[in-house]
Amino acid sequence: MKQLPEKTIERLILYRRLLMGLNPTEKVFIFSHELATMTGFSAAQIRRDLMAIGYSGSPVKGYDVKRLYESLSDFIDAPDMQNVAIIGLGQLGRAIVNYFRGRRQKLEITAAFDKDPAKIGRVVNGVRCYSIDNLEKILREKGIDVAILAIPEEQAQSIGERLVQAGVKGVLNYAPIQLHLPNTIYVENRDMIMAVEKVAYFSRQNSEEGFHETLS
Amino acid sequence: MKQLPEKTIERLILYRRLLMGLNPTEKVFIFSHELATMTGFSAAQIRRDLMAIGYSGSPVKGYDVKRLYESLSDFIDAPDMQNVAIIGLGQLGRAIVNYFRGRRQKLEITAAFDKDPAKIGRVVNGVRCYSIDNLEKILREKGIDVAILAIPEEQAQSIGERLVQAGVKGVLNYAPIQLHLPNTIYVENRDMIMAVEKVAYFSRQNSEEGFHETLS
DNA sequence: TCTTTATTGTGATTTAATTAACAGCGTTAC
DNA sequence: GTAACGCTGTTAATTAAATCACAATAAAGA
Repeated sequence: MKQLPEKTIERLILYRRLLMGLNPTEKVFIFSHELATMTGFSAAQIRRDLMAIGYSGSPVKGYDVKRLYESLSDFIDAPDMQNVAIIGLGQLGRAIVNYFRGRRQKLEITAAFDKDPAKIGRVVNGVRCYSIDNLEKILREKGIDVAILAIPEEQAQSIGERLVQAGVKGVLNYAPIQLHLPNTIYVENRDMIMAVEKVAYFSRQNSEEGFHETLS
Repeated sequence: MKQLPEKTIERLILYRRLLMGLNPTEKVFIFSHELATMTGFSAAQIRRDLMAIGYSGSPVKGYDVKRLYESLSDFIDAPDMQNVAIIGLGQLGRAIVNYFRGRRQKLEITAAFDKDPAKIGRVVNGVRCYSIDNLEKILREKGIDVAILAIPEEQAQSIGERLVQAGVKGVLNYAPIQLHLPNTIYVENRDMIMAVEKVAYFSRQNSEEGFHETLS
């Protein structure tokens, strides 16, 4: 199958999250226009997206919620569990760990790293914390290929490079710097200040036709 | 001036952040291709973006760092201070407050809200915490029109509606639900789990030509 | 002064993403 | 049995975004 654009992936992930929130015994089928209302996208967009992953609904009944959920999961998730590391157990790191725990079948935060000796060796919010000195060793041992960076900007670039050395293939970066990593590594930047700036900017625009919700 | 697309705004905000990190005495001028290297966008893209805000550089020397910074700020920021509220002072809320403090000239978190009586009335990480019961009153008093939602999903929709009632025009939503607000309100969703899912997905794709960094 | 050089600014082009439109289908009602 | 309905799947059309390509430009050097 041809590589799908990033935006499509984002929408597919959102569809799944919305289906997760549905009670499958009382909502057995769902129409593209219902998903459209829930998401703010057009119904045509949704049909197109589902076509892209090869899922088919019934012309009259719509999409089977349970089966669609499974198709989306098959597409989005890895066949096996993917392990994730969190780098930095400050307030943000702990918030993420805490919130993430047990929310997804195929994704788990299985290691945390910090340089604070008080945290090392302990289990913080359900995740064992290791010394940043052992980063490469533990990542390889646990077969981790996704990392969340929740550390101050000064350390982000050098830690990022060490992650790549240790075989990490995707980085979710909350530090407010532009990481320079090989372009075979997928990097998603999530600077929270820039996010507020963006919202502040658009909060001042009186959009004529209204806004469409933007995702993640 | 015609309304610029969201993606352009994101890039402009990033340009400014990058310029902030430059020492203006040792880096007086900058070329579009230098910004291209720093951001991962094409030089043409950058020239187009700067054209969009009406900023002109010199064909030989490039862009004047200080003046470009000011032009970007004029464009991105409100003429006056914009006040921001944070709803929820759990780990995530405190992390955001802590990280945000004093980092921007024209944006400040000036009120926090929580329902925990232990926090109400106290100053947490430099921001005074109010009872969620007084939400509308305080927001209006302080002229707040941007809010960051950092509360559990169950409460997000109803609080979101109250924000709108109180005159908020932009919401940065960290709760993992799809807010249904009037489309005159700008909503930016930042579900952290969906972000990890996206990174995990692309970490498995062996992109042929490599990835381009994605922003916030 | 004139030439060379490396850049900007921007119309033209290409590529990507979204929307529109509708044929075909399964279900239901009669 | 068949007619009517309202949905999906998909092609075509449209719109939006990014890139290309190059004339115009200003500085520096001969």
